[in-house]
Amino acid sequence: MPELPEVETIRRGLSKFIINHKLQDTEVLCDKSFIGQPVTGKVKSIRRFGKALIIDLDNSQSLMIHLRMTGQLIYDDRNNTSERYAAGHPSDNFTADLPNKQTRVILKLDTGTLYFNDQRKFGFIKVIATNDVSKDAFIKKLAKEPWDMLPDEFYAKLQKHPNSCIKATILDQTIICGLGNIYADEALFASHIHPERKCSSITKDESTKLLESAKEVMDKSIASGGSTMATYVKADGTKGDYLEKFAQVFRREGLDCPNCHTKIIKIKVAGRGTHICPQCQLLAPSKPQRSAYHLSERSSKK
DNA sequence: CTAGGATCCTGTCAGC
DNA sequence: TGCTGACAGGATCCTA
Repeated sequence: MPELPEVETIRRGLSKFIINHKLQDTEVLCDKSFIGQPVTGKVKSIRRFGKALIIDLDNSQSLMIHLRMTGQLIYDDRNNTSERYAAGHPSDNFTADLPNKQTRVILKLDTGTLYFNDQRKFGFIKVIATNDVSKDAFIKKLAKEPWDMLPDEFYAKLQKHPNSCIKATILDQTIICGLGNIYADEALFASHIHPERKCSSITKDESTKLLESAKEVMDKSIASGGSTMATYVKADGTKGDYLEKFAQVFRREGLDCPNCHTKIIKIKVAGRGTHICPQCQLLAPSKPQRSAYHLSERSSKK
């Protein structure tokens, strides 16, 4: 689940706690979640490549962490047992007793404990030589992030996939890096583009607007600490509130579009739940919305 | 090569 | 209450 803003939030928050502290021991509770042999060493830096987090140690080894859909990182400060830093997939784990059923890896540092929780086990921690991080198959394939991409470049990339629908294309990390299901929906809504439109139908102006919107929605989210809870947790922490504060369409089906007050609908695009305003995001100019249809047919059939 | 669908895994929720 | 199927903020693999 965590998309670029959430991972960036984790990177910033975790940096305050673990840089210059020593990773002393690793407990692997789920073999699938930890690739390679555990290492020890002092944390030198924490970097981010798209949705992947890299923790560099001073022994030229690094830990690559990908949270995928349900990963979380929760840091418990040993010196102050009531203090926690938690981010990733939002759940009660942030305040629950740890380790628990969903804890996959425990990283023990000299000043505290970093829990890697992951309900669905899609995420992982992988040991890589620091020098090889950029050669990692996943990292190597990543495209530029929206802030580094020029409008011309983005438009050219879209034209390379003329028959793909726009949403599937912007979710592809090798085309543009950082967007996930939330921010794809939000960016498409902000630029008034229907997610099922083929890339070949996207104009240069629309593509430029989409790129701008992607930056904007993610900037806002990072500024608010990611859409997930990411905070110092005492008895009851405050929640990261991107969805409540900024989401215009994501998980708002049945509610009014902030622009035109049409009811937001949920459809399926590229195998993913997708939220749109059927009025603001037209599939084709002045044509009835095939998709809204689509869904009612689908659900009444099954 | 592209585009779409199945798949990895666990948990939750709606509907019967 | 218990069962069943759908679905979930990601990415890869397989197929046509």
